[in-house]
Amino acid sequence: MAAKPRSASKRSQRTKLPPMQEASSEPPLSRERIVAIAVELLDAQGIDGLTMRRLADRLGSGVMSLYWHVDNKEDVFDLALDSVLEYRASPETGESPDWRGDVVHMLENWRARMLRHPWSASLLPRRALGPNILSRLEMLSKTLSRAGVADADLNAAIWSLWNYVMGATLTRASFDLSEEDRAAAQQRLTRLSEHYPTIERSRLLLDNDWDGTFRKGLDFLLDGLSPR
Amino acid sequence: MAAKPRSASKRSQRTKLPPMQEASSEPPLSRERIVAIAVELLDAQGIDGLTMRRLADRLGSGVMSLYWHVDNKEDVFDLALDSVLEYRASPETGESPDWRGDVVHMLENWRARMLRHPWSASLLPRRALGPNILSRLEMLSKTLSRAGVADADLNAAIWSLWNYVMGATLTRASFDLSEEDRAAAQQRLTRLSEHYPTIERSRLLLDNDWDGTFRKGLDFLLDGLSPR
DNA sequence: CATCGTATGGTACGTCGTACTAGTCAAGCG
DNA sequence: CGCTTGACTAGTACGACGTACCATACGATG
Repeated sequence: MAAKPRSASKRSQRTKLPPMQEASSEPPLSRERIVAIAVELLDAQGIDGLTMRRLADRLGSGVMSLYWHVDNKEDVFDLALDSVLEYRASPETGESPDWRGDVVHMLENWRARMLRHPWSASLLPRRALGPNILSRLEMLSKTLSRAGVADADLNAAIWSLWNYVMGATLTRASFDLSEEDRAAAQQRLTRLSEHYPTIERSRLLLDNDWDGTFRKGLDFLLDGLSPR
Repeated sequence: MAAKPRSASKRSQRTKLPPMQEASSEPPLSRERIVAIAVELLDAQGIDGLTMRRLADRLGSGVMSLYWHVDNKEDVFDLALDSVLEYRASPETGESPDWRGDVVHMLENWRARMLRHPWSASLLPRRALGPNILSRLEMLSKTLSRAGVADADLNAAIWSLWNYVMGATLTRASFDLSEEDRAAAQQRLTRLSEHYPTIERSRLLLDNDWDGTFRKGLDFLLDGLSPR
């Protein structure tokens, strides 16, 4: 019951940072450096590869020093995730007549960023919405509204697109494992082909054209969304 | 590089089970009992609430006894997940003229089942496809094909629906947290309303009609998918 | 009786997140 | 100058985890 304080960690506000820099040794710890290395670790070793000890090692610091800058490990995950989802909309996005192109561009960028850091896909659903995610939703909302989607349909439209991108990215990130896994999957499927004749025939699980499939499905959805 | 054997665990094939039952004490361990209790634990305590020690406690057994029936903890997750996604298609599903109704029914059942066990949503993307998932995909495939979706579009159509359901369920499962979280989110959003005017205005994050939104988005998608 | 496959569980190891505590160092102040 | 204070670093230690290894028990079979 007790409300978690979700404390904003007690690190300094960095009001002034004196120009003193130690020449060759490690730079001082900072939230930014911690997050950057955390992302590196996650990219290289996956979600279980990130441990506070390893993180400290890479940073050349003691483990407990991290906790000055960061509340706990969950905090590291949150920060790493949001840092990966940055989005700078091109300035003319607000005005372009090609709303559909704008939407597709943003969503494909979103997907691409997450796939570049596959751990982010499986992390996102468990985390709060960071500022970068919110600003993407804001952009979606504005664009769709401008395109003429009825107010009553707007939220459903946004969520549909969000859901689609989430699902597609998650699926892609988890399917695209190793060669051995892929081989094992194929073998298992053909062994079971009697039970699943239709998906076996259409080679559903072996289709490698992820990008094309993503785009095609997105077009289906946008077709359905377009104001008539 | 070494291929994980993914060993089919060494538990007995249960060719004969002798009728000897110990009257009042614990029934013997079995894969089924382990999975059932694991699901109970996951439902009650969430994903981190499942530990091998707790599982053994609830089963009245020693921790290491579990490992006779189960390869490791990952195996428990896989089994628990698949056990939750069972689907018995009604027999007439293959023939009904209302293909759209059939699809909606199956997908809503899928979503409902996952929401009844919210951990399953965040687990699924990281796991292999169990038989119950495959049979749902098979049903989808057959129905869409019968409905006239072109072969070239079939896989994209299936994945679109899959992606949509995955995304929607994951989002719903992770958003629907506690009261305090909901309150905190609302507060945070209004504080930031200057940055996100559109989604603030449409109350995107406060909309509670999950079921309706799901259905509406699904209709959008099916509109786009329907053969013209 | 001896042997063997099935099944159980105790002990112990290495790893994890992090609470607690003590330390260093620079800036500010008398 | 010495003293205090606050920002920051880090060692030690604790409890919990997954599970390898090993010893055991029991019914069936020889």
